[in-house]
Amino acid sequence: MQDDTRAQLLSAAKRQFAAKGFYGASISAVAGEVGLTKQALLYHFKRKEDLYAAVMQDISQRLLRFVREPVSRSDTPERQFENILLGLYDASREYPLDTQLLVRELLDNQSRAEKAKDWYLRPFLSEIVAVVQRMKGYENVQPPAAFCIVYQLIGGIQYFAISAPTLTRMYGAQAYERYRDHYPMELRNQIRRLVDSHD
Amino acid sequence: MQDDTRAQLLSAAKRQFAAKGFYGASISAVAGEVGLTKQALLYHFKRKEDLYAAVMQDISQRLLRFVREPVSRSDTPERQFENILLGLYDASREYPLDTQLLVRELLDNQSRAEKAKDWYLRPFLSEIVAVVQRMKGYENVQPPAAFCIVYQLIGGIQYFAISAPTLTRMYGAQAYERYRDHYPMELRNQIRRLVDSHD
DNA sequence: CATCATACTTACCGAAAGGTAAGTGTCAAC
DNA sequence: GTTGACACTTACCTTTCGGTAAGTATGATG
Repeated sequence: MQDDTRAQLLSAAKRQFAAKGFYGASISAVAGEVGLTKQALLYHFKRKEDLYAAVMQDISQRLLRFVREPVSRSDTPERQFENILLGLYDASREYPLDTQLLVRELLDNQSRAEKAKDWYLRPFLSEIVAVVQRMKGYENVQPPAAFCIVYQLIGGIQYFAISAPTLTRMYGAQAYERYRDHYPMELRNQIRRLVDSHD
Repeated sequence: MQDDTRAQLLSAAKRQFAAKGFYGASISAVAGEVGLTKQALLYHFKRKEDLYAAVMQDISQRLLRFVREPVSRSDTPERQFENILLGLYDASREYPLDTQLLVRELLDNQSRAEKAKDWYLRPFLSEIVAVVQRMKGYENVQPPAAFCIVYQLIGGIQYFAISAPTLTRMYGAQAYERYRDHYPMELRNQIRRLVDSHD
């Protein structure tokens, strides 16, 4: 029944972790955000790590859906590739907290380390690399090459996404919005140059 | 005279901030790393924020050098552009902590906010965008377009750099090294496609 | 009506955080 | 030989952290 409370806690935790990172976020602040005490949270998630893991679990699941949906919807690998990446950009705008957390995970997991069991983005990457390797002219490309191509593009997208607050303050809201709206066009150009260059 | 102690503290602080972020790092750990007490650190930097700011100051200066050096060394804007970005990749490998901190800054500054005076990467970006706008076929490109092109590439580079530990654990050290060594080739391809596409 | 799990609360704990205040030793200048 | 800046240390403060223990209101089940 109280899946509801749990969901609220997860949502608040995502905000806190995204904004301040694992160390900067406090479980009492998370609990307070939904009108509960810290111990109520500890009832649902025994340790702070558990809460964090649950949040990341959530994210990785949605992430995977964002790859699989364009794959099933598009016909050619080339269109799949383009749609995955443009979809990823849309996703990063729709769920900015998820993107922030994914990037934080890249930075933090080396010091919090050890657990390291669950690789949130491994299946995500594998599927996109597989799509590239089905593209015309890329069938025989070496795995490192396919990987680098994919990673460079994904990286650029996520980097741009997490830069939103900084860019807004750096250039002003209006200028940033122009950049943000122009970005997918430039991204598409880049993808198409890549697709076309092997014909 | 004790610029030496100060430098040691800055170096230790960079490691701590890069590994654990602003909140996760503790000033006593930083001081301990160079064999001093927390209060010795507080003598040199009155507040934790001051220490952090000094570290970022350090980084932004080196960052700027990494743009200006290729600009002065190369002849055409096209070569400048390529050399800046490939140089940035080398820099991200030579000074991984700097890259980690820059990305952390993107994530953290929205919650630590407020100070926000010093924009570490604004001049850095401006100079690269200016280079793009001198490239053949890009003279009349709109600022948003030039900005997006630059940002996408820089973002991809830095994202790949901060992914090193994660990718190493995900695919193993050997596989990661193959990716890492292959990366600049793929980056160069991408840059050249971009440069050539406007001829 | 008693039982018992669920979903919390209040009370409390030790550790560690950032930071202030007040020394202490060294050494150059007068 | 005293002064005083410099580069620290020891002592201490308050706040907050994650986490444990024990109690309490609620509501379904026997």
